[in-house]
Amino acid sequence: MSALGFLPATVRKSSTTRELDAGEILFHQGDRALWIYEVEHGRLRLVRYTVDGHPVPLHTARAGELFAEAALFAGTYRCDAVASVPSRVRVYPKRELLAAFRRDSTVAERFMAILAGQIHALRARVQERNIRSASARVLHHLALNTGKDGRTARLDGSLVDLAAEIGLTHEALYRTLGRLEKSGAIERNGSEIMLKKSPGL
Amino acid sequence: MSALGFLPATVRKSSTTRELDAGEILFHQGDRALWIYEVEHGRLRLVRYTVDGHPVPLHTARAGELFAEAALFAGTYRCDAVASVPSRVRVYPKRELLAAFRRDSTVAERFMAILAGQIHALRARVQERNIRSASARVLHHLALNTGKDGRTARLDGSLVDLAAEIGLTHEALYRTLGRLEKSGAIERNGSEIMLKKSPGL
DNA sequence: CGGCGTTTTGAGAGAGCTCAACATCGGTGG
DNA sequence: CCACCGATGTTGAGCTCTCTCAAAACGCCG
Repeated sequence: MSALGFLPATVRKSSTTRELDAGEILFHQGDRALWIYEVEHGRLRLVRYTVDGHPVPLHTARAGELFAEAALFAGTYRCDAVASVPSRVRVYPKRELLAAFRRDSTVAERFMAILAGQIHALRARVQERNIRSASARVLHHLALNTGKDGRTARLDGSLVDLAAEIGLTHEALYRTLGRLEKSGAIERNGSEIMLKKSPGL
Repeated sequence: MSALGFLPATVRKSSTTRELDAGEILFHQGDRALWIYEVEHGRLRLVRYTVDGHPVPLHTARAGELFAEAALFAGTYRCDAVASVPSRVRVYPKRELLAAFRRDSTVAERFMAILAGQIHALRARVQERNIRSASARVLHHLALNTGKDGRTARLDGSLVDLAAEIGLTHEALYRTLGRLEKSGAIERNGSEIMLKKSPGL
């Protein structure tokens, strides 16, 4: 179930979980970085504060996501982590992880692979945000999220969630999907969307 | 000079460089993944093709950037890499890198630290792109790129480059900077921008 | 001097956001 | 069993903001 499921039993057993209420703070900027985390459910905002105390949002970590990985290689956290909604996180002690990496290089490599995969996904997302047109952006997203046939994308959450993920309002997303379907570019079927003939992206 | 400067001499010596003309292809989707790359100068587009042959841009790698790191853990490349302009890349043989990781876990850890840092930067960039308002986006970017004083950001390239980096047209950026300066939110001084009193971001 | 890239300002249009109303569905409690 | 409520899905109308296209001043370098 966890993205870190490959970890040896010794490390996995050293992990714990922590429940957070909405608004509860997991760690503060400047705290000693002793753990990294994975969101089991809920949502956490990572926020940095400027010298004059203004918040600068860095990221929102969602279910299934690993975060504060940079803490592995830094002494202190560089931002605050606050639960946006009631959440549960899995807590991995940094020492144990690093020890496991040293003990077995294949563990280190798998972890690197996870990081490399995240980089890939994030780059694609940045690229996606460069696309202004709602329809082109939606098609880009769908094209990158097709299943094995390379044509069909399955929606796992609501359209509201999808809209947030690709950076559109849900109204704009509804309208865009409607227009794309009417024009024959896609076909909807419950939670599945099939790309018919993708026009120039 | 290289982001991978920490690598042991044996690995560094095993790296080579390759010059690319504009439009020249570095690797193809499906090619065996034997190398990872670093852009020394120029710009490369990473593009994936859908089943019906339409290009889906994944990323644009710029000077100083490491790319195709995922190749370390995959058998084949998952996209094409094409030079947008005449470019030079440094070529690291995957085998040598992986061997170095296994030989010395501190090398592996430094590489992980680089990956983790990239993830951080990319997440911040995604977050930044979620901001619609040009002025808020500019302030967000400046706040995350201040020097040690936490107030002053130094521009390394032209404003045209900055505009592309934060996803605005250069005209919009000029106007926004002008307005911010007039309103007293920032102060410009050649290539330095000082944040005066950051309003709510 | 004559280009070329950067910086700057202007006017207009289009696209997505905002606000608003409404239908639908599933769960909850009286 | 039904009324109510919240989340999801959908559509409409107007507005704002950035993009686009255009033009021009500026500095730099050959």
